[in-house]
Amino acid sequence: MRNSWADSVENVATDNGGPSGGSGASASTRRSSYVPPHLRNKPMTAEPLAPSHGGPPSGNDRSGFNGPTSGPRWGGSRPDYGRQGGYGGGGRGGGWGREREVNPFGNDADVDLEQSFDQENTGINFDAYEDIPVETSGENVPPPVNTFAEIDLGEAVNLNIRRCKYVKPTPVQRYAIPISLAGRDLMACAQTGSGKTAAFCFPIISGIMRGNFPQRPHGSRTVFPLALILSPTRELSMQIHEEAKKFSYQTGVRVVVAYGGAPINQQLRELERGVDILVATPGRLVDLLERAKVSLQMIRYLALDEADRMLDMGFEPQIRRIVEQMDMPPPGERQTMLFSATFPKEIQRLASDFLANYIFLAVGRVGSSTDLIVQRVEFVHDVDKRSHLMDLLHAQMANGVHGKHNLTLVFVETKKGADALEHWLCINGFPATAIHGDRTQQEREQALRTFKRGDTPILVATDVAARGLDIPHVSHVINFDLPNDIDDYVHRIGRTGRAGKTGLATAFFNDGNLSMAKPLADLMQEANQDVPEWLTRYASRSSFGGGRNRRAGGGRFGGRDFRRDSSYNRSGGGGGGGGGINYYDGGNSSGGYGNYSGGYGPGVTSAWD
DNA sequence: AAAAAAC
Repeated sequence: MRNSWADSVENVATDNGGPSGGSGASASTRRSSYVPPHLRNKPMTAEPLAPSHGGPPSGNDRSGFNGPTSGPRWGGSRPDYGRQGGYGGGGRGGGWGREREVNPFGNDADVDLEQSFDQENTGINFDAYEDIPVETSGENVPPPVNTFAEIDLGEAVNLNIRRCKYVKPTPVQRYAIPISLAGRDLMACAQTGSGKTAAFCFPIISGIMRGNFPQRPHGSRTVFPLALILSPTRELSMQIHEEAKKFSYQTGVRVVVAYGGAPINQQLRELERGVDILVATPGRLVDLLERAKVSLQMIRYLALDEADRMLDMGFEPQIRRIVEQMDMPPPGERQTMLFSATFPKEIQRLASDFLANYIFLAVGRVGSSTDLIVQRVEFVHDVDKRSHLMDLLHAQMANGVHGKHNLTLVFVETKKGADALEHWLCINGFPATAIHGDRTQQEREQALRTFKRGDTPILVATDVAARGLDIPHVSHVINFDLPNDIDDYVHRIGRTGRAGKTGLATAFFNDGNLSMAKPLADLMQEANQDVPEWLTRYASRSSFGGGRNRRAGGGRFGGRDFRRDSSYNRSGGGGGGGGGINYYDGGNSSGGYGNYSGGYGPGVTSAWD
């Protein structure tokens, strides 16, 4: 059923073309008189804000710089949710509290909220989530939930969940949200696009809404976010920011993003208008910290996304600087969530240094190299790649599966190669654009925008776009140049088959990819894909099989909680207050892992194993 | 080897 490439693409076409929400009343007219549920039916009396838990005194930048209206930030009578004014009243509207919060859902946000959403509306194939294996370990792991209704996130967040049309929590959300709401640290092995962002955003937003935090210092231009989310690439930070804004709409929780390549002044202005959750790439954050524009002393929540990627990119010194050498509270005094696809020693060290008595969570892959993605490998010599690509694209157009909702993502190895291929596609009449690290941030964002909109339904990309980016409607990922690492391959093809939809991944293989023959063949085999006979021959012939590319074991789906290794030892040191390392003590795991041998060697385990 | 990320 899945043998035909055209069929696959066609399926994708129908799957992706789901109905898009209803039309209806303009939300803006409603919004002006809108009172969010968590403010309805509340007595006007103020529960006093608990005065300080030993944090810095005075001034809460949430309520602007007009002095301490420190009353309950969420139970007050103010229609602007406890905010007023803002720093430097010069800006339009004179401060955040008086500005209309941009509706991140578009115009129909409040439409149909009273209706129950059925799965057809979501476009998400939840059946794809049913069989995903999940394992947890650690002390007293909170039980998972099955529905959002079981989770007490507060009504404002619940409303946003419905606006997002989330019907039921994904596996990572089912486990991670209760863990996080219980105040526990978390080390999670899960992929972006499986609902990871919501999994760490919901508890953070909810916690900030409920929490009584000491007022934040003011009077300087330094801002004091309560939560920090770090991610490896600028685009990923932007994406997390956009999602977090949806989740926190009309909650009063303010999310700001900071990343390099963009003018810093605008980001500074955003920060000065108040920030509760800061989403950032490490480089720009270090810059902001050095300029004393941001202080981390009020951080209560820390989330590191794609942690292994950040280490790969050489961010460890900067991350350690941010987390350990600035003014951030130590483990135990903040809540930390670490997300990573793989668990080499470096990540384990990070976990033991950054987390306190954490719970380990491994969630099987959703859609990546599983049933939802049809993987094809074709033998194409380098010189033939362009014409072969053209054949694929022509075939797509002939099938009518080309355009707005059928985007094609083409991965190449080098930045120069990306530019060259983009140019070549364009002069051959294909609407293509390109994204890579040598383009300006403006160009990168523009490329992503026109791709998402379908104006340029072909995007040529380097690995900058390989991980985490959630672009709806990518129905075809083409590995024009195969990566040299099977994990990179898995991440790349994971750009399609998102949210339970099906996708197609085509790879061009030739003699330059010998080292990938075995891992690729193994991976495809595990995913029940058709492995071409010639590839099997290459795989069996290649003596390259060892090292970094050999995938550990078979049938394992997640990283292993290394605390179970009695061989693991570590002398105190780490971060104070947190109780340091806690060896696995029989939590509630179902077990079943093999021996972990650690490091970047053959024993590497990953979310995709 | 290449990619990413601060000015």
